[in-house]
Amino acid sequence: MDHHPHLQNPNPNSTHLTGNIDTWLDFEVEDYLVLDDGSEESFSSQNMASSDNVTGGFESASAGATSSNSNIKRKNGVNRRKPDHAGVRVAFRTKSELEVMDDGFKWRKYGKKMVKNSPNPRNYYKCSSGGCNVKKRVERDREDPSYVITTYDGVHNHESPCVFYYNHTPLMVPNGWTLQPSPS
DNA sequence: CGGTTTTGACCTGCGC
DNA sequence: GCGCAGGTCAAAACCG
Repeated sequence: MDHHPHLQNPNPNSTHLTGNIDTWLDFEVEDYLVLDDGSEESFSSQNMASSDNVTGGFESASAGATSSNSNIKRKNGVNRRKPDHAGVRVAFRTKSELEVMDDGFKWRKYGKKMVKNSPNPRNYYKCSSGGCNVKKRVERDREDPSYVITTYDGVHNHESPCVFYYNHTPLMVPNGWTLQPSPS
């Protein structure tokens, strides 16, 4: 559970990803954030909007909307608020015309919400792979609609179909990005 | 026909 | 305690 096929980018500089693969679209990773469990990620769009050089401008403070970890049951007995999310939360902003970027995983949309700080709706996705509890939020930057803010919540407990492809095509990984195939 | 998307309702946490 | 905002559920609609 230490290694997961998530992307890591040690280089805070803007990384330009060009579509070397069919599954990757042309977009620029303007900002990113990787936080381990315990750390609350807050993709403060307000703060981001107030600074142009958002590179490294992410706030690590707790988000006001972040819910505590507690077992809560719904009226029908369904558990809500898992005691702990999958562990890692990754947020990054990309310049893309398309809101949904194909990262190799299969996502199923389960919600859409209008958020206060943004005129654009926020979309909620779950990994459609069985047993995988990873979620992802996608919303457009309120200041720059050309940017898409994507937040991954959790870690896949399976490999992406693309990881297999990556192993045979290192060119897939842009400079500065590291792919960590799951040992499982 | 099975999987996905849409969409409104529901639930919870937080601030006042 | 109340209202608001965010997150999730689930039924219906949609699509390949």
